[in-house]
Amino acid sequence: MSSAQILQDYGIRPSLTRVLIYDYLRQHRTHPTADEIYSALSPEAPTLSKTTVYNTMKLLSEKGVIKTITIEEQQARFDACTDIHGHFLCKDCGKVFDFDTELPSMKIPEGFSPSVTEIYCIGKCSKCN
Amino acid sequence: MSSAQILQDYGIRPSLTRVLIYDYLRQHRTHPTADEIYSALSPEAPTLSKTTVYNTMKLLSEKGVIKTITIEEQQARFDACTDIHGHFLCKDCGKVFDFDTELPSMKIPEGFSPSVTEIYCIGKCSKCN
DNA sequence: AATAAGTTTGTAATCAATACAAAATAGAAA
DNA sequence: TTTCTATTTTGTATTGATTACAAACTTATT
Repeated sequence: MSSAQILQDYGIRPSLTRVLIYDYLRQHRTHPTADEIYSALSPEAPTLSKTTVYNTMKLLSEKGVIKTITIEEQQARFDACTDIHGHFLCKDCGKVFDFDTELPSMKIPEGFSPSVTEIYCIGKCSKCN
Repeated sequence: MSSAQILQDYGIRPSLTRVLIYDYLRQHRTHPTADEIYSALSPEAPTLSKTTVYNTMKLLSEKGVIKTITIEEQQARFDACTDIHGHFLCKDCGKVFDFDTELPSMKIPEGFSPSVTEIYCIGKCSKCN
Protein backbone atom coordinates (compact mmCIF):
# COMPACT_ATOMS: atom_id res chain seq x y z
CA MET A 1 0.00 0.00 0.00
CA SER A 2 1.17 3.53 -0.66
CA SER A 3 2.67 5.55 2.14
CA ALA A 4 0.13 8.30 1.53
CA GLN A 5 -2.71 5.82 1.92
CA ILE A 6 -1.31 4.44 5.14
CA LEU A 7 -0.89 7.89 6.63
CA GLN A 8 -4.46 8.70 5.70
CA ASP A 9 -5.71 5.50 7.29
CA TYR A 10 -4.07 6.60 10.52
CA GLY A 11 -5.73 10.00 10.35
CA ILE A 12 -2.64 11.88 9.22
CA ARG A 13 -2.81 14.33 6.32
CA PRO A 14 -0.31 12.96 3.79
CA SER A 15 1.61 16.10 2.96
CA LEU A 16 4.51 15.81 0.54
CA THR A 17 7.02 16.14 3.35
CA ARG A 18 5.38 13.50 5.51
CA VAL A 19 5.13 11.04 2.66
CA LEU A 20 8.75 11.67 1.75
CA ILE A 21 9.92 11.00 5.29
CA TYR A 22 7.66 8.01 5.89
CA ASP A 23 8.60 6.57 2.51
CA TYR A 24 12.25 6.83 3.38
CA LEU A 25 11.69 5.05 6.65
CA ARG A 26 9.74 2.27 4.95
CA GLN A 27 12.48 1.69 2.43
CA HIS A 28 15.43 1.90 4.77
CA ARG A 29 15.16 -0.68 7.51
CA THR A 30 18.29 0.60 9.21
CA HIS A 31 16.50 2.15 12.19
CA PRO A 32 17.79 5.62 11.36
CA THR A 33 17.97 8.53 13.76
CA ALA A 34 16.22 11.84 13.06
CA ASP A 35 19.55 13.26 12.00
CA GLU A 36 20.23 10.40 9.61
CA ILE A 37 16.83 10.83 8.00
CA TYR A 38 17.44 14.55 7.68
CA SER A 39 20.86 14.06 6.10
CA ALA A 40 19.63 11.42 3.69
CA LEU A 41 16.72 13.53 2.44
CA SER A 42 18.43 16.92 2.39
CA PRO A 43 19.83 16.53 -1.14
CA GLU A 44 16.42 15.91 -2.68
CA ALA A 45 14.58 18.24 -0.30
CA PRO A 46 16.97 21.11 0.30
CA THR A 47 14.52 23.19 2.29
CA LEU A 48 13.72 20.36 4.69
CA SER A 49 14.21 21.35 8.28
CA LYS A 50 15.45 19.11 11.02
CA THR A 51 12.61 20.37 13.18
CA THR A 52 10.18 19.03 10.60
CA VAL A 53 11.79 15.62 10.82
CA TYR A 54 11.41 15.67 14.60
CA ASN A 55 7.82 16.91 14.34
CA THR A 56 6.96 14.24 11.81
CA MET A 57 8.54 11.41 13.77
CA LYS A 58 6.66 12.50 16.86
CA LEU A 59 3.35 12.68 15.01
CA LEU A 60 3.76 9.33 13.26
CA SER A 61 4.88 7.69 16.48
CA GLU A 62 1.96 9.03 18.49
CA LYS A 63 -0.49 7.87 15.86
CA GLY A 64 1.12 4.43 15.82
CA VAL A 65 2.34 4.47 12.21
CA ILE A 66 5.93 3.98 13.28
CA LYS A 67 7.82 2.86 16.35
CA THR A 68 10.28 4.92 18.32
CA ILE A 69 13.21 2.86 19.52
CA THR A 70 14.81 4.16 22.71
CA ILE A 71 17.30 1.34 23.12
CA GLU A 72 20.14 3.85 23.11
CA GLU A 73 20.32 6.61 25.69
CA GLN A 74 21.86 9.13 23.36
CA GLN A 75 19.27 9.33 20.61
CA ALA A 76 16.02 7.88 19.38
CA ARG A 77 15.76 5.64 16.34
CA PHE A 78 12.72 4.93 14.22
CA ASP A 79 11.17 1.89 12.59
CA ALA A 80 8.39 1.78 10.01
CA CYS A 81 7.69 -1.87 10.79
CA THR A 82 5.20 -2.10 13.63
CA ASP A 83 4.81 -5.88 13.57
CA ILE A 84 5.93 -7.54 16.75
CA HIS A 85 9.69 -8.05 16.65
CA GLY A 86 12.70 -7.39 18.82
CA HIS A 87 15.63 -5.03 18.50
CA PHE A 88 19.21 -5.97 19.16
CA LEU A 89 21.76 -3.22 19.81
CA CYS A 90 25.41 -4.12 19.32
CA LYS A 91 27.36 -2.14 21.88
CA ASP A 92 30.48 -2.39 19.75
CA CYS A 93 29.38 -1.24 16.30
CA GLY A 94 26.23 0.53 17.46
CA LYS A 95 23.99 -1.04 14.81
CA VAL A 96 20.43 -2.06 15.64
CA PHE A 97 19.23 -5.39 14.24
CA ASP A 98 15.74 -6.89 14.05
CA PHE A 99 15.01 -10.32 15.39
CA ASP A 100 11.94 -12.51 15.50
CA THR A 101 10.26 -13.01 18.81
CA GLU A 102 6.94 -13.92 20.29
CA LEU A 103 5.09 -11.63 22.62
CA PRO A 104 5.85 -12.83 26.15
CA SER A 105 2.96 -13.59 28.47
CA MET A 106 2.93 -10.40 30.48
CA LYS A 107 0.98 -9.84 33.66
CA ILE A 108 -0.02 -6.24 33.14
CA PRO A 109 -1.68 -5.01 36.37
CA GLU A 110 -5.43 -4.45 36.49
CA GLY A 111 -6.49 -1.16 34.95
CA PHE A 112 -3.25 -0.62 33.04
CA SER A 113 -3.64 -0.26 29.26
CA PRO A 114 -0.49 -0.57 27.17
CA SER A 115 -0.43 0.90 23.67
CA VAL A 116 3.14 0.01 22.81
CA THR A 117 5.25 -3.04 23.66
CA GLU A 118 8.97 -3.27 23.04
CA ILE A 119 11.50 -6.05 23.40
CA TYR A 120 15.16 -5.35 23.12
CA CYS A 121 18.52 -6.92 23.73
CA ILE A 122 21.94 -5.36 24.09
CA GLY A 123 25.11 -7.30 23.38
CA LYS A 124 27.49 -8.12 20.58
CA CYS A 125 26.55 -8.86 17.00
CA SER A 126 28.07 -11.68 15.00
CA LYS A 127 30.59 -9.48 13.23
CA CYS A 128 31.86 -7.92 16.44
CA ASN A 129 31.97 -11.27 18.23
CA MET B 1 23.20 -9.61 51.39
CA SER B 2 24.96 -6.31 52.02
CA SER B 3 25.38 -3.86 49.17
CA ALA B 4 29.12 -3.80 49.75
CA GLN B 5 29.29 -7.59 49.42
CA ILE B 6 27.29 -7.56 46.20
CA LEU B 7 29.50 -4.88 44.67
CA GLN B 8 32.55 -6.89 45.62
CA ASP B 9 31.09 -10.03 44.08
CA TYR B 10 30.73 -8.15 40.82
CA GLY B 11 34.33 -6.98 40.95
CA ILE B 12 33.58 -3.44 42.04
CA ARG B 13 35.49 -1.84 44.89
CA PRO B 14 32.80 -0.95 47.41
CA SER B 15 33.75 2.63 48.21
CA LEU B 16 31.56 4.55 50.64
CA THR B 17 30.02 6.55 47.82
CA ARG B 18 29.25 3.52 45.69
CA VAL B 19 27.65 1.68 48.56
CA LEU B 20 25.61 4.74 49.45
CA ILE B 21 24.29 5.09 45.91
CA TYR B 22 23.68 1.39 45.37
CA ASP B 23 22.00 1.12 48.77
CA TYR B 24 19.67 3.94 47.87
CA LEU B 25 18.74 2.24 44.63
CA ARG B 26 18.07 -1.07 46.37
CA GLN B 27 15.80 0.56 48.91
CA HIS B 28 13.88 2.83 46.53
CA ARG B 29 12.18 0.83 43.84
CA THR B 30 10.96 3.95 42.10
CA HIS B 31 13.30 3.68 39.09
CA PRO B 32 14.94 7.02 39.89
CA THR B 33 16.92 9.11 37.43
CA ALA B 34 20.52 10.13 38.10
CA ASP B 35 19.27 13.54 39.11
CA GLU B 36 16.73 12.09 41.54
CA ILE B 37 19.39 9.95 43.17
CA TYR B 38 21.67 12.95 43.45
CA SER B 39 18.96 15.13 45.00
CA ALA B 40 17.92 12.43 47.44
CA LEU B 41 21.45 11.80 48.68
CA SER B 42 22.72 15.36 48.69
CA PRO B 43 21.51 16.14 52.23
CA GLU B 44 23.41 13.26 53.80
CA ALA B 45 26.36 13.50 51.40
CA PRO B 46 26.79 17.22 50.77
CA THR B 47 29.98 16.86 48.76
CA LEU B 48 28.47 14.30 46.40
CA SER B 49 28.84 15.30 42.77
CA LYS B 50 26.33 14.61 40.05
CA THR B 51 29.20 13.40 37.90
CA THR B 52 29.92 10.75 40.52
CA VAL B 53 26.33 9.56 40.33
CA TYR B 54 26.62 9.27 36.55
CA ASN B 55 29.98 7.53 36.81
CA THR B 56 28.66 5.09 39.37
CA MET B 57 25.49 4.27 37.44
CA LYS B 58 27.56 3.61 34.35
CA LEU B 59 29.98 1.37 36.22
CA LEU B 60 27.28 -0.63 38.00
CA SER B 61 25.29 -0.98 34.80
CA GLU B 62 28.28 -2.19 32.79
CA LYS B 63 29.14 -4.75 35.45
CA GLY B 64 25.53 -5.93 35.53
CA VAL B 65 24.74 -5.00 39.12
CA ILE B 66 21.90 -2.74 38.05
CA LYS B 67 19.77 -2.19 34.98
CA THR B 68 19.57 0.99 32.97
CA ILE B 69 16.04 1.70 31.79
CA THR B 70 15.86 3.72 28.58
CA ILE B 71 12.10 3.58 28.18
CA GLU B 72 11.96 7.37 28.11
CA GLU B 73 13.79 9.36 25.49
CA GLN B 74 14.64 12.23 27.80
CA GLN B 75 16.59 10.52 30.55
CA ALA B 76 17.75 7.17 31.83
CA ARG B 77 16.32 5.50 34.90
CA PHE B 78 17.90 2.82 37.05
CA ASP B 79 16.77 -0.36 38.72
CA ALA B 80 18.61 -2.42 41.32
CA CYS B 81 16.44 -5.45 40.58
CA THR B 82 17.98 -7.45 37.77
CA ASP B 83 15.51 -10.34 37.87
CA ILE B 84 13.50 -10.70 34.70
CA HIS B 85 10.55 -8.34 34.80
CA GLY B 86 8.93 -5.72 32.59
CA HIS B 87 8.65 -1.95 32.87
CA PHE B 88 5.48 -0.02 32.20
CA LEU B 89 5.73 3.72 31.51
CA CYS B 90 2.56 5.76 32.00
CA LYS B 91 2.64 8.48 29.40
CA ASP B 92 0.34 10.61 31.52
CA CYS B 93 1.94 10.66 34.97
CA GLY B 94 5.39 9.57 33.81
CA LYS B 95 5.81 6.90 36.47
CA VAL B 96 7.50 3.61 35.68
CA PHE B 97 5.93 0.44 37.13
CA ASP B 98 7.24 -3.09 37.35
CA PHE B 99 5.23 -6.00 36.05
CA ASP B 100 5.77 -9.74 35.97
CA THR B 101 6.53 -11.35 32.67
CA GLU B 102 8.15 -14.39 31.21
CA LEU B 103 11.10 -14.18 28.89
CA PRO B 104 9.71 -14.44 25.35
CA SER B 105 11.11 -17.10 23.06
CA MET B 106 13.43 -14.95 21.02
CA LYS B 107 15.15 -16.03 17.83
CA ILE B 108 18.47 -14.25 18.32
CA PRO B 109 20.50 -14.67 15.10
CA GLU B 110 23.47 -16.99 15.00
CA GLY B 111 26.60 -15.45 16.50
CA PHE B 112 24.78 -12.73 18.39
CA SER B 113 25.32 -12.73 22.15
CA PRO B 114 22.95 -10.63 24.25
CA SER B 115 23.99 -9.55 27.71
CA VAL B 116 20.89 -7.55 28.56
CA THR B 117 17.22 -8.14 27.73
CA GLU B 118 14.49 -5.60 28.35
CA ILE B 119 10.73 -5.70 28.01
CA TYR B 120 8.72 -2.57 28.24
CA CYS B 121 5.24 -1.21 27.65
CA ILE B 122 4.02 2.33 27.25
CA GLY B 123 0.44 3.31 27.96
CA LYS B 124 -1.76 4.50 30.78
CA CYS B 125 -1.64 3.34 34.37
CA SER B 126 -4.74 2.52 36.40
CA LYS B 127 -4.85 5.90 38.13
CA CYS B 128 -4.63 7.84 34.89
CA ASN B 129 -7.15 5.60 33.15
C1' DA C 1 -10.12 36.62 -3.56
C1' DA C 2 -10.28 36.54 1.52
C1' DT C 3 -9.99 34.13 5.58
C1' DA C 4 -8.89 30.40 8.45
C1' DA C 5 -6.49 26.19 9.50
C1' DG C 6 -2.72 23.42 9.12
C1' DT C 7 2.29 22.72 7.91
C1' DT C 8 7.09 23.85 7.54
C1' DT C 9 11.07 26.38 8.73
C1' DG C 10 15.10 28.55 11.34
C1' DT C 11 16.84 30.17 15.51
C1' DA C 12 17.37 29.99 20.17
C1' DA C 13 16.99 27.55 24.33
C1' DT C 14 16.90 23.36 27.28
C1' DC C 15 18.97 19.89 29.71
C1' DA C 16 20.78 15.06 30.29
C1' DA C 17 25.09 13.27 29.75
C1' DT C 18 30.11 13.44 29.02
C1' DA C 19 35.02 15.19 28.84
C1' DC C 20 38.51 16.59 31.37
C1' DA C 21 41.73 17.75 34.72
C1' DA C 22 42.43 18.89 39.45
C1' DA C 23 41.74 17.39 44.16
C1' DA C 24 41.05 13.88 47.41
C1' DT C 25 41.47 9.28 48.99
C1' DA C 26 43.18 4.65 49.47
C1' DG C 27 46.81 1.07 48.90
C1' DA C 28 51.43 -0.65 48.47
C1' DA C 29 56.31 -0.35 49.22
C1' DA C 30 60.04 0.97 51.82
C1' DT D 1 55.10 6.78 59.28
C1' DT D 2 56.56 8.58 54.69
C1' DT D 3 56.71 8.30 49.77
C1' DC D 4 54.93 6.85 45.58
C1' DT D 5 51.19 5.13 42.71
C1' DA D 6 46.61 3.95 41.46
C1' DT D 7 41.90 4.81 42.12
C1' DT D 8 37.99 7.62 43.17
C1' DT D 9 35.57 11.86 43.53
C1' DT D 10 34.63 16.49 42.31
C1' DG D 11 33.51 20.89 39.63
C1' DT D 12 33.46 23.19 35.46
C1' DA D 13 32.94 23.44 30.77
C1' DT D 14 31.17 21.29 26.72
C1' DT D 15 28.46 18.45 23.78
C1' DG D 16 24.57 17.30 21.27
C1' DA D 17 19.80 15.51 20.85
C1' DT D 18 15.48 17.47 21.39
C1' DT D 19 12.08 21.10 22.06
C1' DA D 20 9.97 25.94 22.18
C1' DC D 21 8.51 29.35 19.58
C1' DA D 22 7.12 32.47 16.20
C1' DA D 23 7.38 33.70 11.47
C1' DA D 24 6.73 32.10 6.78
C1' DC D 25 4.47 29.20 3.82
C1' DT D 26 0.86 26.15 2.01
C1' DT D 27 -3.65 24.19 1.71
C1' DA D 28 -8.59 24.18 2.44
C1' DT D 29 -12.99 26.70 3.01
C1' DT D 30 -16.23 30.40 2.52
